[in-house]
Amino acid sequence: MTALTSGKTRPVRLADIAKAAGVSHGTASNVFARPEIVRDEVRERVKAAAEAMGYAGPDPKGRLLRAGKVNAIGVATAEPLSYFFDDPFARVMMASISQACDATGAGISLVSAANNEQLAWNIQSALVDGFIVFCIEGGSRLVELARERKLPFVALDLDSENEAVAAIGIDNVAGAGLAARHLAELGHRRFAVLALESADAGFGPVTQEQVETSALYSGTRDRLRGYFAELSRFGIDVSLVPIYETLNDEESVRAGLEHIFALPQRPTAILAMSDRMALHALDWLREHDIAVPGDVSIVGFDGVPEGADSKPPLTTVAQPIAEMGRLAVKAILENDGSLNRQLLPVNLVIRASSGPSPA
Amino acid sequence: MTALTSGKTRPVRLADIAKAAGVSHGTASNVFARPEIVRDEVRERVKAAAEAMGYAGPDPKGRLLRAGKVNAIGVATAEPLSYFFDDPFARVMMASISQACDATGAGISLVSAANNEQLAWNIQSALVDGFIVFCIEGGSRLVELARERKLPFVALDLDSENEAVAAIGIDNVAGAGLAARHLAELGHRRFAVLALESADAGFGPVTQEQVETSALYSGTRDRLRGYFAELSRFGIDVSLVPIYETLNDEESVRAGLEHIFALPQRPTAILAMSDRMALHALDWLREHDIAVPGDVSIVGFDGVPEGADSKPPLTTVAQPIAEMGRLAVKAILENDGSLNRQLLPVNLVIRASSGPSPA
DNA sequence: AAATTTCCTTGGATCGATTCAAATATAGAC
DNA sequence: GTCTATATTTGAATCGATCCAAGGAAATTT
Repeated sequence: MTALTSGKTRPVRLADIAKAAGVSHGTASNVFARPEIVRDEVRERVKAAAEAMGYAGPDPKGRLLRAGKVNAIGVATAEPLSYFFDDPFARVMMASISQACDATGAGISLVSAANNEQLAWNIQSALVDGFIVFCIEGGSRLVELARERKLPFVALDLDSENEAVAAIGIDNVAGAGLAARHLAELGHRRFAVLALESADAGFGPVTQEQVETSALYSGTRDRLRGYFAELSRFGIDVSLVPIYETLNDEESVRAGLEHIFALPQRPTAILAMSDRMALHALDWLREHDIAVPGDVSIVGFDGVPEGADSKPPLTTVAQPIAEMGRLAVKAILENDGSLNRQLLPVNLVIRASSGPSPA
Repeated sequence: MTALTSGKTRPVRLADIAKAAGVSHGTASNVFARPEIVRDEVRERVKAAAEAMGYAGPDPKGRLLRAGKVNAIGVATAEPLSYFFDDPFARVMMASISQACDATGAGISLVSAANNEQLAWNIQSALVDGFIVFCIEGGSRLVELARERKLPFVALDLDSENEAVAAIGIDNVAGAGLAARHLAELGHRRFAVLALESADAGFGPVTQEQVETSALYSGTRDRLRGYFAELSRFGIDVSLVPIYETLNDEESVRAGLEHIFALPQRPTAILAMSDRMALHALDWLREHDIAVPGDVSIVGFDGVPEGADSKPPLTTVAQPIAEMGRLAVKAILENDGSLNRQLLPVNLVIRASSGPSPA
């Protein structure tokens, strides 16, 4: 092939092979899809032609249109793509989704976007058979977009508001209650809360009043409710409990702790809405020579594996992450059109980050 | 829609909308793809029809065939899918690939398979614009399959054997040399090697002879060569250095250490071919009250973040993982048909897991 | 030798969109 | 009222395969 004759070479199609081998395109297709029904001699001829012309085999793009099934599940998030590999909770969840996909031979497509327009387009044009939506935050928009595709889909971390959305989630109120009761029973009376983001994606201290009025994400709100319901039961005035909202990253957790420990009444117990926050908090406390659980007890939320190896190991409210991943994949692959809403139980894992109140 | 009339409802196509709105399918297509060129009145009519019929927007499956571009990069491995989320090295690499993809708006498709047949099919039918191949092990088969797709592709961890394969890798020989020299300069003379898998995917002790003859994966072989070349320079008889091949998991690393430390001559220095192995080794050594680096020094390979937080922090040969990920994505997206082979430099990160020989 | 059965092969229809040259409608100029 | 320029719309062609009813050839039965 010289520079003169080549130019931009048009890719070889199945039809080209068929013509070269002197058979119909139907037969050529059979050679690749069901070789056993083609006569030996013909099959070899077609294969030889394919080989000679550098044909890579039937293009999945063409097959897809006819077949309809992509054989891949889309996992969508409003965070950057690297969230799937950076965040401890996401990682464990993805590992369990992976296992379920492996078992059925389905692939995984990661869908995300930096900005909102891009996100919409990415969701609209994703080649998948269904979506699993991570709605850690910014969930509603994402759920909306995914639903518009009219593909099987299921939200993880369910928004209890919207009953019409298929979702697999946990009982946030009950889980938070377990954490709060555990600490209260250990004698703690001065609490602080490290909260996840609310809808307006800011961070900083939050007043009780704001909690009532602002549009918190339902997960955040439910956990807060769970904490407070239980604390009230122990006679604690929850209106005095400082709440600091973080971005679930190291920087804002540190800022939160600076704030909390600068208050006149230092807490002896911290309720963190994620293990990630709790682990960052552990680092900060160690650096500030605040003993855990000697001076301060802390309870996380999620049950990520890192919590078992931290110093000290983290007491936490464990979500059944593996179960959730498995159920989510099942809901997509075995979608029967019915609305799948499941609320899974959580359980308190008591480790060394919580102990009796020093007071 | 009653049960009698509905049956299995055929999904609505763009053509159905066009007919309902009384326009051609060309115009209907424009309403979604380039709304600005359609007269307002017509556009609204079409949109209304779409709304009324529950049309989810143009199906990407159809568009794909015409457009040709999927806008997604396939990342392939011979390991189970969960490898991407479990393995520390893979995670860091994926995070950097993610960032590069986010920057260009490309999606990521994870491709893998439990068994070999499935793998072939998954690679052949993946809807992607190109492949990044993780060839940690079983690499050659994977590379072969990916090449057959005739899509842009690049191998990570290059097989120096095959000069015809586009690859981004590191200088394994030089990197291993750095590790070996570092320990030798600290006075160590009794070494042991924790090696990665060879081609036959077994594990256990390996003799010097086997090393010469067996089909080791080139990465493993090159690292071994690098270690030995440098050790020889210090007058160490490398034929006496025990080599234990692991599966890069906790179990086989522990088995390896049991084996190595049961030998008459205990080593004072361990060369591990991955940080993952080194970190598992650190756990084992601590449990057996063998001080690091007091009794035994250990140097890993990869430079994963976990190595900075281990007890003690791990001395390691750091790969430029972020750079590799970025280059790999660039190689796929800006593929110009040229063969892209890059050998990146590594650097030794000295931390607390290596110290002077106790002897 | 005709009839029947079995095995392969053919070619048109289809999957769901996009594209673009040609046709038509509309507006503005004279 | 005709002509030109501009704005819209049309519909055939295309993307690359799979599916399947129908037809033809070879093998077997009667």
